[in-house]
Amino acid sequence: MGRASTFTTGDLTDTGVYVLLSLLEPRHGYAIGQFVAETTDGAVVLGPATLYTTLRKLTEAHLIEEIGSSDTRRVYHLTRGGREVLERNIDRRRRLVGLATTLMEAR
Amino acid sequence: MGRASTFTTGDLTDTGVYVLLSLLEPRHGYAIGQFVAETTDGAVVLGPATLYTTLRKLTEAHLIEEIGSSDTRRVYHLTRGGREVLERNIDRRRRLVGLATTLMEAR
DNA sequence: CATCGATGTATCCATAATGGATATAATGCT
DNA sequence: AGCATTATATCCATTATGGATACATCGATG
Repeated sequence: MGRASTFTTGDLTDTGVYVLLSLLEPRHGYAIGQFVAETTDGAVVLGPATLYTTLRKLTEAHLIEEIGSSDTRRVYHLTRGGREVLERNIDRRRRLVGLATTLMEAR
Repeated sequence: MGRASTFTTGDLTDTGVYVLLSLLEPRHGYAIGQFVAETTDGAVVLGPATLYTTLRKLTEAHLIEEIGSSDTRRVYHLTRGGREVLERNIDRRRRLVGLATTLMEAR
């Protein structure tokens, strides 16, 4: 049996989360990379292989869709399903941060 | 050139973060798996390969160390460096959650 | 006391995720 | 004209990870 991808299970890697987050507003691939780098102060930089592979897989999983692309740019946007998956993934990370905060201030 | 591992860069995967978090108090491998499963309500389950490979690599990177192990159990604990890396990783996720919260309530 | 499930560590193997290099093309600036 | 930047995409190698498997020990239950 092939192992399930994080894109089909909806239990995304940080990369997937950053990309979905970028696509709350329509953006093309390159702009997503810039947005992530800027909003993380350069802490998170997505390489081209990661970025474009992620876009392909998110599209295949119907979490994002291509809208109004031009010759030189492919513009994507979150689908309803993508929004739900994003919310779930943020929730899990919120709980992680909450747990960590509790445990770390305890000692 | 070999690509840098997340353990040497200190930019950990969720798996690494969950394991470090578990080791704020001394625990052995199996107990770490249980702790993560319990505190995430079963949302995060680390397979044995992931768990023991992660423990080996965190040890090699001096982020955790083995303390007072018995015949049947190997007990680990965070090092000072591990604590710092954990804090950095939680900070990044806290910013991610904050950013997501802002962006998602906007639309 | 034998058996079975849970505990506990570890590795093998295959697949998924990812970074860096590379390729190609258009656009903008000087 | 020339060069950096924008923009998409793939190749290749490496890292990360899950499932299966292999052992050994321990505790409960019949």
